[in-house]
Amino acid sequence: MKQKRSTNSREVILDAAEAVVQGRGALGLTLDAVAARAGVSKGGLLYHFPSKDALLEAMVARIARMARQHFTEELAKEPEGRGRHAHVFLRMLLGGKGSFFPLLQRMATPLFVAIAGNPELLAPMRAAYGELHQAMIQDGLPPERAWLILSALDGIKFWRILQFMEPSGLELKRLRILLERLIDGEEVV
Amino acid sequence: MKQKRSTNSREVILDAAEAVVQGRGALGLTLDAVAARAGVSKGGLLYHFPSKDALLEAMVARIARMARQHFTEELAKEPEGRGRHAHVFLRMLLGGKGSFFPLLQRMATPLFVAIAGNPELLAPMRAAYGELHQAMIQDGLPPERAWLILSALDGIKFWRILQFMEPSGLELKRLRILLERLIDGEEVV
DNA sequence: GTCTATATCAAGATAGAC
DNA sequence: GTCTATCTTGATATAGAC
Repeated sequence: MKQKRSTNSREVILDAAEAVVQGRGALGLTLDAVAARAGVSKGGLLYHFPSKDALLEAMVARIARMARQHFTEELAKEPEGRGRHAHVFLRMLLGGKGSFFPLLQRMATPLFVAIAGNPELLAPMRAAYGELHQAMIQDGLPPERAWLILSALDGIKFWRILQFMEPSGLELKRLRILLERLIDGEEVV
Repeated sequence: MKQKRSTNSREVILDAAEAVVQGRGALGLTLDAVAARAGVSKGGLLYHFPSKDALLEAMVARIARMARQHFTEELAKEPEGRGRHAHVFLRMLLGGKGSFFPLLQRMATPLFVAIAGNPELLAPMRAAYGELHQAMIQDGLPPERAWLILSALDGIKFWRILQFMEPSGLELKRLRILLERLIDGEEVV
């Protein structure tokens, strides 16, 4: 909201930065590459983002904002009741027609670059996660189950980001059912 | 086993590389820094590892080997029975006196650097994980539970690596009990 | 087997024109 | 607000002496 006219250029540059990072990997995210992709000169880029760190920060911030908005929208569709937040989060990551996966892939590598360069850029995300855990507990979920849901879904998220493991569709479906039982069930043997 | 005498120098350099990466972060892992820390010249370093990529590969390989050895040793202590591999893996990551955490921290950042630069370096780890999942299933664990255990423990592992979230000791203890029930229990409500 | 010296290159950043 | 030109730095890598 700080900018008025220049917002457009900023968005164009951020789009370009995401495209670069997705195409060339974390190490390929250079000011030169971003400027070329955005169709501006390096000087022009540095007018909008005075340093690479500033660019990274803006990338993380924009992605975090989008993820939050997506979550809020999904939450509005979810009926009241125990495990509400957990169900939404579960659907976002394992849901069939979940439109979240493209967003996830967009956020992946920038986050890694951010981590490598300046871990403090993660602070906003950390805060959001803390809030989510709290909300899950206030939904009526026992804390350790909330941690289990969060950690399992984050594990799968990281696997995808790193292209490390990818359970089959059937296995994911069964895992989802298991997690849903953990959210809704009263007792675990 | 390829080297005889020079093994020692290689180990010294790898130790130095780990120290550098731990002290200065992923971006601080430079040949200059490693050489200085190891007490050799850059030329000397490049004699043993002809490129930075070669150095990274050796770092990942050594860490993977250590983790594997640790797991094997722990497995030997574990009594036969259902969920054997799962219990060992659980203890490695959440166990009280688990000596695995220092090892985990040692492997964290190098892995990230490797991922950023050349994701293919992860291949050996991917293979090891696939084997672990198979072993868990052959232990008698339903596949979706095996995935749940693996993903949850990996999620927590990543949280730690990224210093993203850290549940309290009590919460971890309860989570561990919950996971143990999932390993041993017959049914989940 | 290890060192010094140096080549090469690309990146982030600045200054000032337009 | 954007561009060109340039500076500075630091990184990978090579060649050849010891």
